Amino acid sequence: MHERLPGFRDFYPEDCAKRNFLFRVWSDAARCHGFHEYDIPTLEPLNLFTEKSGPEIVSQLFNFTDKGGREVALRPELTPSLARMVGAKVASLPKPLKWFNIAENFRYEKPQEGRLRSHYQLNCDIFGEPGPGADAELIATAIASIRSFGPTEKDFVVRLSDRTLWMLFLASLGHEGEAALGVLGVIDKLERLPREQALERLTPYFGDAREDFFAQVETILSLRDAPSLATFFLGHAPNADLRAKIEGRLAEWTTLLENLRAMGLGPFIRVDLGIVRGLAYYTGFVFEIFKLDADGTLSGRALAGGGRYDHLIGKLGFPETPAVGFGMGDVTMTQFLEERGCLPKMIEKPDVFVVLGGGEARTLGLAAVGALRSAGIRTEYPLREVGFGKQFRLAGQSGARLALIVGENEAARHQIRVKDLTSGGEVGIFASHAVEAIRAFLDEGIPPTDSPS
RNA sequence: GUGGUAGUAGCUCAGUUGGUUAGAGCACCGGAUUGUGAUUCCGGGGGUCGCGGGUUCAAGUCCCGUCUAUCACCCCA
Repeated sequence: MHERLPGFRDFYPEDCAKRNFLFRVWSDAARCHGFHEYDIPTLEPLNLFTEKSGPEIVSQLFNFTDKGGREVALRPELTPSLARMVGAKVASLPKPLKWFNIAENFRYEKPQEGRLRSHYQLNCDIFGEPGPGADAELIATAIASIRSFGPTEKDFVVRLSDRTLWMLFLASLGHEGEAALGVLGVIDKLERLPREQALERLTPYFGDAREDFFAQVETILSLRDAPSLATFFLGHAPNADLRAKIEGRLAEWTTLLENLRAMGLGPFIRVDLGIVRGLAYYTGFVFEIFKLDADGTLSGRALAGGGRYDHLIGKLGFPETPAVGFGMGDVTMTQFLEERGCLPKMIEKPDVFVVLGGGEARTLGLAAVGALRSAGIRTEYPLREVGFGKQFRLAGQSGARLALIVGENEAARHQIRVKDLTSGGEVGIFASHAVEAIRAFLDEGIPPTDSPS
């Protein structure tokens, strides 16, 4: 027996149908928002990833040396490859660029529920627009990528935050650069850390002032709208310079929220500065989407996450290009949609099932099968000769709308009997008109007949 | 990478203090059924009890290791 590699999945037809449905809806949502699809290689040079994330990343990659001696890795994410593509052509492409991709990503880490070694992800990114209009557009796309399946503002929420505001606030307390990023790292984990441990981790940055800082953070985490943000942060601006910067940033908040509200997305947005995203390269607005339980509480793993990363492309050696993007994984999304009853059972049904007699009748019946299929009608029939009773059972199980009966009686008269498997109605047609007649029956059905002959 | 829990048929599970040839339901296949389907009845295939070792007269059951799954850490690109 061969087992699958840990963290990888087989997709049986039913699973595959679900997955394709997911991809189709995602793809429609992205296109509908004006995004263009692109693609990148599955295998990339190892240093593409180590340059962005540091050498530690290797422990989490599927990497090996290829036969040409190159160090390579299966892509764990799209961003570096995307940065390469964008960086190479950004000067000559009309801005803004709005690109999306749905592809498999790999990471070598201990698999857990909702977190495998291979997963598919929808990625949408906008390049070349530094203003909050791009953030609004991206968040709108992320919302649509979930909402298109059926969930509403009662089922999920976008927690919207801002690393710029955090950095300005930390600057006002005298922390910048690495130290500020360190503090953000603690804030990122605050939801999962007991108070004591959180305070401990803040000690290197705030010493005895950690209690005061923690109290301020708790206040910040409770802010839920732009006016509250303004009141708090302007109230804590220590000088004119920072005050001006904070005012500027608050104006961008207002624009972002107004754009989203104008698109009817207000109910999906929750201002929540508790989200900072673990990654150091995020620069401005960041968000994560969480499912809501019936009582309105947040639960589980993030369904999607994203934000602005204005310096990443430049850092990778390409022209400085403002960018904002999000990713949404298939594993958590499928779980969520199933839980909310938004993934119907995908059963692939034929349109017609052809019941065949033996000998000459089978030959004529197969000719009809060929004609129907050429006309684009999904047609199924038994691959070997079996009894009529059995064939009708198969027809019923197949889920086909119509059964066509081509037995010896019909064959002798160049006829086909057509039975509506839903109503039980049955009529005879001439084989020469079969395709047109069956198209009509598929649309309109056949009324029940009292005494089928 | 660290620690907790679990693993019996395709699926859900039963299996007594260790004791004969490991069972059930569902699913699948065949028949009743060679001209009319979702019901019913009968039958069948399927298991190295995750894998390897140990204790024992005897192991699905106890012990050790290992793999896999899952949970909590680490991490989350």
